[in-house]
Amino acid sequence: MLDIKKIIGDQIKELLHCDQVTVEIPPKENMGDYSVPCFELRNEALPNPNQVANYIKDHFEDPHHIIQSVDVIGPYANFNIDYDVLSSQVIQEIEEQKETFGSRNQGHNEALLIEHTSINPNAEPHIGRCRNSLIGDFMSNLYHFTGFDVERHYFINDLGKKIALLVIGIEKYGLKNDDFSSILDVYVQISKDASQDPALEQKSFDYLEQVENGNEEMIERFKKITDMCVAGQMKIFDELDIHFDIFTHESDYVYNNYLTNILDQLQAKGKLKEDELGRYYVDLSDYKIPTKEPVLVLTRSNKTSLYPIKDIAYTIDKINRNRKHNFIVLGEDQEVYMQQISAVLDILGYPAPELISYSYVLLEGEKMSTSGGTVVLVTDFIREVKNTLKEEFQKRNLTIDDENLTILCNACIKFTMLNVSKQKIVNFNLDNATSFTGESGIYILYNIVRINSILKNNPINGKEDLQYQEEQEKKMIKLLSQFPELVDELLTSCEPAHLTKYIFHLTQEFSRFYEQTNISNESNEVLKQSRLRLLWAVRQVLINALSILGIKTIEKM
RNA sequence: GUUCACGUAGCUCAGUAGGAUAGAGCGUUUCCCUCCGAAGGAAAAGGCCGCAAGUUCGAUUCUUGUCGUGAACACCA
Repeated sequence: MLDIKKIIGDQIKELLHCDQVTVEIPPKENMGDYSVPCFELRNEALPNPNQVANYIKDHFEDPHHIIQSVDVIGPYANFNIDYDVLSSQVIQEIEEQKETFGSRNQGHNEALLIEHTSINPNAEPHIGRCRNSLIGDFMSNLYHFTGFDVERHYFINDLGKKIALLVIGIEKYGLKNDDFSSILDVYVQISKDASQDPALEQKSFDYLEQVENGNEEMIERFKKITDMCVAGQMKIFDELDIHFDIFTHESDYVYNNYLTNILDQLQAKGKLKEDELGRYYVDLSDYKIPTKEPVLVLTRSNKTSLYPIKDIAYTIDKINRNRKHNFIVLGEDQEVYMQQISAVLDILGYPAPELISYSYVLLEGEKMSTSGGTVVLVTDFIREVKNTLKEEFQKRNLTIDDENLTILCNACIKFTMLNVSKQKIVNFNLDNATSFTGESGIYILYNIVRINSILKNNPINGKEDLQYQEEQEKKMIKLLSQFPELVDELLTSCEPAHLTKYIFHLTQEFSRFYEQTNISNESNEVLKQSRLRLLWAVRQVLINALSILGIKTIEKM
């Protein structure tokens, strides 16, 4: 695919012997398709930006013949595309490349490792935590789409204090059913007990110590319970169509001298210290980390391991597995922690994974927390969305099967959640999130269904000349031509909202076109075929873009 | 207190490697049901881009300050 911005930029660089040219999309349609502001291009011969613009107009030549003409408006040189050339090129390219259109195979099939989600086993995913999964899945899909060989990792924190408490809770209260929610009920109960009774906390430390000392029976109890929890979590992620390739247990690192090796290495570097309570910590005073004390504590007083040291062991494992493309998705609350981990890795001679960070999800202005009751669980949210969808279908006397209902529901959740920039806080409002009008997943899928219907009743035959005269057609073609650039940009910005906005924009242009222009009823066969092929291309690009968001489409509603 | 992020229409949010008259969706008002059905389209109203200085031909965008919101900062993970 031709990169039009690059073509224009390169030509002007050559023409004016400069090395920096800004090519942008002008604010209004009557200003052309692409535009170059000429202020910065002034030189001794052409001291006035308007003169520069005129010089460009008079001397610009495009070897690809995709630029039809150049207009000058004040200090701007505006470029008009030859849509006959562009449209046939874009449509043909989409027809040839199909589900790979948009990819420039940036990954060259290289392996890429990404860790995301990794929720504590004792917690059910809520909308806040879920943002990690959605962004992680988006990035994974993006890397896969652009030709990386992606491996999705999930770290199971099966050895924390909370898990120990859960083990104690099940010992105390038993388990009515083997399902996830019964386990969570027990956890809530035992947490309450623990806040009243300090002996329970001490007991949890004892249990952890037993595990780390290799008590087989205790190890087995921990493992059995956490595995049940993870199974419960994965059931929810399956529903969201989010999957993982490799699961690693925190406990895997306490048995085989992993942790003592790390302590020894830090000792050898002179960075391991022990405080008056007997805890081991790393001295990070050589690094600029905004914590009150420049330390990272690795063990409790009884020398059992804290999470960071196990995370370091795990991360080293990941780095050894893939040093070149190694990513982790974490909330902004973990940024300083990540700096600490990176510093320790640096001391040990390892690079840190690349951080993809995102902000919180607030529920009506409050942080979601399981204990505070300010939480929307993914399961509840899914149920809510599905109920609303069912009602809408009933109103129209339509039916929908479970499979399609799940696809629509996921489209709704994913589009809403990914439509906000990563670093921005999401103010989650259940009513807004379950609304299906305007910028929503339903709007997109609905329009694809319309395209399906037209294409089903009007076969595309032959590959005769394409002819586009309508403004709406040109808008869609231009957007289609920009998709590969956008995907490339996503690799650096990691910004899902750029993609959701593109998808919405393209869909909206189609919807206007659909309203204004005859397709099935067009009597001119060339125009009709051109339009059908355009719709086919629009649908293909929408499907490709949605697949990066992790959204599937449905045939009909 | 220190560090980081964010303040754009009534609400939810795009945009900005500095550029021409700042864009969507929801809500409000008014029109329009022909290919999947209004879960849609057209139009109108709605903005000192938090505030103040600075950098420059030009700042919503960069810098500094300030106010507001959120987050992190030693035996949680």
